Amino acid sequence: MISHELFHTLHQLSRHLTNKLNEALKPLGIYSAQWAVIFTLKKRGSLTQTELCDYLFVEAPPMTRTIQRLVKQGYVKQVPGKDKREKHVQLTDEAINEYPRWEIVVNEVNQGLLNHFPEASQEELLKLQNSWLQQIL
Amino acid sequence: MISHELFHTLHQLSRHLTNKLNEALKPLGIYSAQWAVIFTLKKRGSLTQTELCDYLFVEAPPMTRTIQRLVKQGYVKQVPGKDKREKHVQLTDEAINEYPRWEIVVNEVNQGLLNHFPEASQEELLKLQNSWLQQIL
DNA sequence: CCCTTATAGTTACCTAGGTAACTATTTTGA
DNA sequence: TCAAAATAGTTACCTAGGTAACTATAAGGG
Repeated sequence: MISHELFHTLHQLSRHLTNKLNEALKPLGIYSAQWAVIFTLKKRGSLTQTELCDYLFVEAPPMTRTIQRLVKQGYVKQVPGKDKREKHVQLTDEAINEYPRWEIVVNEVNQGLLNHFPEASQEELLKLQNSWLQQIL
Repeated sequence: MISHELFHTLHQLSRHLTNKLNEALKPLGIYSAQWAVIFTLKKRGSLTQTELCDYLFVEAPPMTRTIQRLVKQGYVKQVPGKDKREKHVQLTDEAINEYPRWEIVVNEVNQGLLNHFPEASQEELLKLQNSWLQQIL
């Protein structure tokens, strides 16, 4: 009956990592959920909200809220598409300007969280997580 | 730069497992956070709220809320200790009666989530998670 | 063609968990 | 001893993410 401990530890890890990221992002005025959207848009370019939801495995309502906050802060704009139901979300110039600064902070946190955890273990962990996710999704 | 994917996958896994657990617990009228407290109290007996927080790595305010809901549902009671600041939390007879029924449901979910994921992988994953947690806590 | 169904997004409201500020006790140290 | 500091718990308010119910637009089938 290892399952309880497995789930518990996973949950703790996830919370701890999110907390650390939010703590580091605080002086920048953005939150972890916003960062996830920004990071995705930087990598993939313009996406509809549904595409963002699919990629980040998040339901539509929280995505709406996160995007609305980003719009209000001027980091993201919603461009209506040919299909009038869709909103194509993209980074503003301001966000693109700020991005390198944000990336440095995030990379520092990530490295701080990983630098005593061997790279081989990281890869093994990622492999196990992906394999588990595939099976239950 | 594996870190983004590692964190992202971990986060997804954690959310997915919690969602599945909540879905299964819904007909029983309890939520995953409540189950975590019940499970801990069953294993450890009477604990103060601070001890529960420490064990579950959760801050005091969410613990207060979870316990207040359990008290309202009659599954938990708060017994004042010698130190009048403390509240010793323990399961009621009703909770002890219901426990086996809850345990069956939870074990079924857990098994459903794990039955295509080899036991050796589970153990390896737990080992990696624990080792990482130790280093960043 | 038009009515039905499906899809994109929003709103309202729920749990989960975080910080800051507070109260009430207990512990400590000058 | 007793004032200051620490601790246990609560309250208020924030983000994160979930479901249900809704609106508006697009697609399909008779």
